Amino acid sequence: MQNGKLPERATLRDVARLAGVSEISVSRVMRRAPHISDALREKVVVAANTLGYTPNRVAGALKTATSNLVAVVLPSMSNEVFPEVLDGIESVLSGHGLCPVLGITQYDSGRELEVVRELLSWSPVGIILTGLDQDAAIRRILLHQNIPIVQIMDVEGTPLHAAVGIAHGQAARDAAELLIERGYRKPAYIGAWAERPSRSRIRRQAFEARLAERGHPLVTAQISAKKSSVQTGAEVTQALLATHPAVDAIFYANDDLAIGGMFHCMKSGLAIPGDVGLLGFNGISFGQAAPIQLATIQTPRFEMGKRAASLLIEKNAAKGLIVDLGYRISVGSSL
Amino acid sequence: MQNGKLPERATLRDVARLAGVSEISVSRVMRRAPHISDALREKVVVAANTLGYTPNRVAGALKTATSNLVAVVLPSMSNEVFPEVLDGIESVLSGHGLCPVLGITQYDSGRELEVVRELLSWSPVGIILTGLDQDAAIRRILLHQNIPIVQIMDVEGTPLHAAVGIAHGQAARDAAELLIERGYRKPAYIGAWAERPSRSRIRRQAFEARLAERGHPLVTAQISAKKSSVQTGAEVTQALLATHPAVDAIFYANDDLAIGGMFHCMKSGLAIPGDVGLLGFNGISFGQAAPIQLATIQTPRFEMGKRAASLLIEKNAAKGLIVDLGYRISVGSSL
DNA sequence: AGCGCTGTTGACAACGTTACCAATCTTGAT
DNA sequence: ATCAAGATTGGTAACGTTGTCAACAGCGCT
Repeated sequence: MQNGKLPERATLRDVARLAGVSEISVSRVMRRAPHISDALREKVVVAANTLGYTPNRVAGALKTATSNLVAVVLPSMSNEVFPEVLDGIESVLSGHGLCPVLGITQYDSGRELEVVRELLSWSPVGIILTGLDQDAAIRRILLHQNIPIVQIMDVEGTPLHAAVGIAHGQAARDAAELLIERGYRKPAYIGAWAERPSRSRIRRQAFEARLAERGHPLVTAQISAKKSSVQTGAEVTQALLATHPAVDAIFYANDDLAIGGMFHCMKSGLAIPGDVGLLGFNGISFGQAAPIQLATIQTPRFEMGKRAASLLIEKNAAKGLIVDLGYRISVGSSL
Repeated sequence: MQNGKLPERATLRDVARLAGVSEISVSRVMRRAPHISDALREKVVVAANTLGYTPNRVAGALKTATSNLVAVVLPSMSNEVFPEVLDGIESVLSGHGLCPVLGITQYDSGRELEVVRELLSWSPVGIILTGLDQDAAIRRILLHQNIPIVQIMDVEGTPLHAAVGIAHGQAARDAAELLIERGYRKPAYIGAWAERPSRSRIRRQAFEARLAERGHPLVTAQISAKKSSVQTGAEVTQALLATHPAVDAIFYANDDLAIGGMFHCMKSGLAIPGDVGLLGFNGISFGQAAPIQLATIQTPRFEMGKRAASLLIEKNAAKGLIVDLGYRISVGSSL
């Protein structure tokens, strides 16, 4: 597959020697700098190809003190939300020759610190983080770097530089209003994974507070310790309805759980929305295409990634900006 | 947010001066090298903290000619498959202090070449690519680097170094056998996105070939130009059943499409599997939790990422190894 | 011929770090 | 007290690239 002695990776010097030109000329050809004669370019290109030369951006980045890397810190890759955000980020970055370097925190702020350190050590041109609630230690480090910082998901708080997201508390209050408006009087809430994403806790609390204000307090909130999944949603819904048969509507922390709830109802012959109304959060495609279209709060996840990356690139915009992308309540047919 | 004059990022030299020690000592403390007195360490840590020093790995990588970056080239982030693979990759890398640098090709081999160039220029310690069918130009460049290469998803072919995946052709032949065994005689196939992922084309062809061998040839294959989604699955299924009412079973390119088919049948009152049997591919959680459990071919996506990353790390193993992780046929209740 | 252009090429130093070697200081055994 | 072995610290030179400046050719003009 490969002969025993692996050839060292070719450098600018190797190419220069083979082409019979100076190193700097090779560098210029590689970077498509102006003022290069066709003859020189040709010689260099041939030499580079025969050696299989790949520029060493590590050296280049050291010299120029810039890179084409963007640090992206996400809490998880195992639900639909963050891959979509990342997709949005990547779609913009790739158009500008930038590469995302990824760090996953698993919702652990200790790991987040490590990950941020790690990523910053690569001199990224900017960093995208999730949420507004980083530890003081992380904030300190971030502000010592000289790069734009964009925090995504949330806008209810104070960003380090810029923030792109939605108002989760407001969304949850709207959810409460919607249920009451539709005549529901015994609302419940279902969450999962011990509310690891702090934004889901904020939503639950805002939901609960508004319901209380409107005189129809939350009947029960069941927060599973398991990770969010359709399966978990089905299980928790079953348990909740068994212990609280009076419940007439359930607001879920996300659509995965809500669809699980829907599947449970379908299996056990409960009418949606006749027996129980279901309201999800996020607006994933499964919910919208389901036989009973799931009522949900649509969040612009791909767009969020795109805007975050765009803000990072127009560096001037990256200071003190808060971009609230808003959400769209889709009433569906499950309410 | 930041005073007008941004402070330059602190270097080893700054820390050394402030701490009153040599640069190399600071370097050693930062790298937790052995033979450092507590007194020295203390001085350095204090100085580093007051300056908010972050090591510059770009310089370190240049000197040591190694990095902690792993190039990961994926075709897409917009279905469930690749985020899960990436999750698996990341779970292993993070345990070894390595960071994934991401490139998305959008199934475009021109972009793949660019992306590979880009990523390789950062001197990653290894590279993970999708599929075994890279262009000759890409293969040439890859083999000129001196790093382990792991190709994921597919094992039916010749890897550059190592491959981790499943046998797609075999899986599709098994699917054909399953349908016939269960008594289906008018099988159809539904795909999407113009079969951009070449693996889905391989599956269709193998499926078709085996059906023909068994004397029950494919009735029709409908390949939508749209991206795979539940919605697309529903639409194409409707169209297919309208024009080919005799079809008694459908094999889908993936579970998203299959669930769309399931939803369509539920809405339009078709019995599953009475009127039509459905067979998906991948085994995503929605299908397994659905009211009618989707029959599917379970693929180990997370595991694939894990194994790929592991192979990369144990460099000696990365030459010429083919790891077939296999699949599991889950008959569900949709057949 | 001499002048100032523009276009093209090269020499050299530097980016921030670490490998290598040398220097110094301890420690404990003789 | 002396010496060897080890622990701890520092000086210097790279890693591969690019910014800066300088050099030189060819051109048209006076």
